[in-house]
Amino acid sequence: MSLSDFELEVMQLFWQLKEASAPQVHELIAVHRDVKYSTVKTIIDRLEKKQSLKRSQTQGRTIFYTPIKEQQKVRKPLIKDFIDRVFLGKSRPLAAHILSEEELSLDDIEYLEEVLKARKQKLK
Amino acid sequence: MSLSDFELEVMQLFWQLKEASAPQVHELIAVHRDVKYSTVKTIIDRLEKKQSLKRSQTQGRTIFYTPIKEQQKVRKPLIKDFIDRVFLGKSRPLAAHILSEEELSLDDIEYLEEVLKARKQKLK
DNA sequence: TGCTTATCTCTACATTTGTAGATATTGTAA
DNA sequence: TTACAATATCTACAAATGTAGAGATAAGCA
Repeated sequence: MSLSDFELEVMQLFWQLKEASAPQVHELIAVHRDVKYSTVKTIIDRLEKKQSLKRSQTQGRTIFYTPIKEQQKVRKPLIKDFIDRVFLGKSRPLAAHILSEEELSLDDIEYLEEVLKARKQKLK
Repeated sequence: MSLSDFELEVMQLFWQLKEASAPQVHELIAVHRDVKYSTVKTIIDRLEKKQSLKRSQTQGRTIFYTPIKEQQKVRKPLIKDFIDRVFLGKSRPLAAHILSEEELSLDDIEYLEEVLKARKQKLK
């Protein structure tokens, strides 16, 4: 089952934090966006129902959750889907766009050069 | 205004064809997916309302449309949004994923090496 | 031990999206 | 000139999504 935008946003937090409660997540999101606690909790409930999060422990009444789905496993099909939808399945124009226009440091560029070099090796 | 999956799919066809009618678009999509004419026409109507398509001519009763929004202009914010949502705004891991795991020919790889090289030059 | 307040649970609702049926309309072939 | 077939228009609806209020509950302090 796929994740909505908001669900993914919440999962990103769980992937970073490993474990968190709804009040914590709410507090983090509320820093930059005006959203009620119950809204966040609804998203967490849906993620639990979707088997993306599970309850890990409780402290008092507060429920803590941890991710079940791994970030990498979620990202992979999202990338494929994105390339299919936006670039008709062709990776090259997307790669070219990122490499030429998106923000990259010299460090990033040199790293990516290595990645490319390795990929080239494997082809031969 | 953003485009839904189906709307984007239809826009992709218009970008390729430059101009098309609803029956044509329906026929193309129906090749690989079972969808009724009125469904496709609804999407086209919504794209017209969203100012993504405009009527270019009619032949008999048949209306032909052409894209207003350009492919590049639509793609750009989609890429940024995708990187934000899925990679917390960092281009590098997405680039690395594509360069190492997505389908690329030797030709693609050599092209991307050039792109990287040019990007590196610009930094200095 | 009772009260307060944080947290949870449950329900609801508007919008977007994919989907399509019913019906109106008209170009064109006969 | 008329009827038919193709096309357009209009309306509808279920599911997903973002949003949040109302009310229940219980942890822990006074």
